[in-house]
Amino acid sequence: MPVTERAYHHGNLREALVDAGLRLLDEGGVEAVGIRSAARLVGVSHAAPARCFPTATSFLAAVAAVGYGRLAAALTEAVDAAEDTLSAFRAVGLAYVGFARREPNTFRMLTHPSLADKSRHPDLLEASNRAFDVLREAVLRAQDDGHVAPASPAALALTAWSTVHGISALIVDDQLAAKGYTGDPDDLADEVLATLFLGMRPVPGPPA
Amino acid sequence: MPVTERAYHHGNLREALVDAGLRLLDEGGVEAVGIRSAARLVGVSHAAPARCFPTATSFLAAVAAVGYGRLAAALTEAVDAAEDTLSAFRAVGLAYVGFARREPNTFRMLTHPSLADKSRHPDLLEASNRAFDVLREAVLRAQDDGHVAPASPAALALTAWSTVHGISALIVDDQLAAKGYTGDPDDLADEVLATLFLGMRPVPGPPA
DNA sequence: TTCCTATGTTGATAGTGTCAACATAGGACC
DNA sequence: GGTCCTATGTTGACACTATCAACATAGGAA
Repeated sequence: MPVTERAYHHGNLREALVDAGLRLLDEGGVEAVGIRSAARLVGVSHAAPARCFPTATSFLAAVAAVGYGRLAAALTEAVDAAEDTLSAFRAVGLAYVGFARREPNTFRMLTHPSLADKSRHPDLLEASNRAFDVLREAVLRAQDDGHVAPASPAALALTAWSTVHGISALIVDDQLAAKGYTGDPDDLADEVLATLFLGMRPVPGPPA
Repeated sequence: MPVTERAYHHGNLREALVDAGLRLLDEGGVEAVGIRSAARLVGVSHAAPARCFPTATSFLAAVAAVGYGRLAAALTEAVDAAEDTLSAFRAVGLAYVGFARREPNTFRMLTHPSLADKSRHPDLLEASNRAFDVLREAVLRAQDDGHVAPASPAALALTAWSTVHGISALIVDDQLAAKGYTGDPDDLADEVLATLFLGMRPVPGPPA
């Protein structure tokens, strides 16, 4: 028997269940991910997940934590690919929206109402904070280079996060046309980010 | 028998169920609202709601629509109380955040993942649009008075909506401290809105 | 007065999460 | 080297949910 599979008596059941949860999420949306379905997919009894995940929401939290990890990776990649701190700041915003559009179900899982109280799920909180840190540090570096006003970095980062999250939510739920915007979602993301950057600029008015 | 109660054979069962749903929402959060619980609360059989709401999510949609109505009312009230168009624009942003803080469960219901596809729930879509329109028109009026850049109103309104929604989501889920902001949520809302207004200003840089 | 439809009821089915009791494999310890 | 002991998983049950089909009935239409 191969050691890589069916070795659930050795601790990789949790990982296998999370993988199954991600597949369920991808295929059937947030509603489709449950411990019994995941157990069925893994090929284990319906009560086995209870050992790894004492409650159903703790399972959701584990799946969402992976989602935040993917988001953090996407943001990090965008920052690393940028040439200067200002374009990095811009890139991280676009990467956030791009991630939401690429993985809408994952994006929705991140704000699942059952996971609203993140203090109950330390791993999820940490994964969320790690993704946020990528954006926060991009703001900090742009601030160091004088591209962003010398205000509280925490507030600025929260502003940026709020903006990109909000516009992503609208785009993912197809609310643009209903709200009177008929153009390309990417163009809107550009416009929204431009407004954001304008508001975060250091001085009241640079030359042009 | 009083005509106001127990007259469910005459068409007000739907309303009674929605009321029950709102109570369930308020007391037990988004997870607590279901058709069977609502039926129990109203004092009707478990399958009665099926006549008014063919599916469970259609019931959620009806409850959420009332939530959007409340939101629209709060925004309208804020706009009406303002003295000029610029302060009205500011007031509507603060009112959005204030509503989210006052009714966190209602706020979460508005973005419930089951309701992501609003095209399936015309009433919900309309209620959502109505709330958005209050903010959109506030932007338009501020633009007419020269307080906002002459860009696409739809894009500007979506930017503002995104920002206030994003910051509300973070505040409601108690994510401020975890994200490095230790101050008062209201102060943060002020800061975020200030940045938003700065970015939406008409010219690159007014005097001060 | 006689239907007919709108509105609820009853009962059944399939799915979910959670708990308690039981089985067992593998390492720990003497 | 043999004996427990614990971690891991199974089985079965319970309560809850949504959804469907079959049935009942009240009130208006013809």
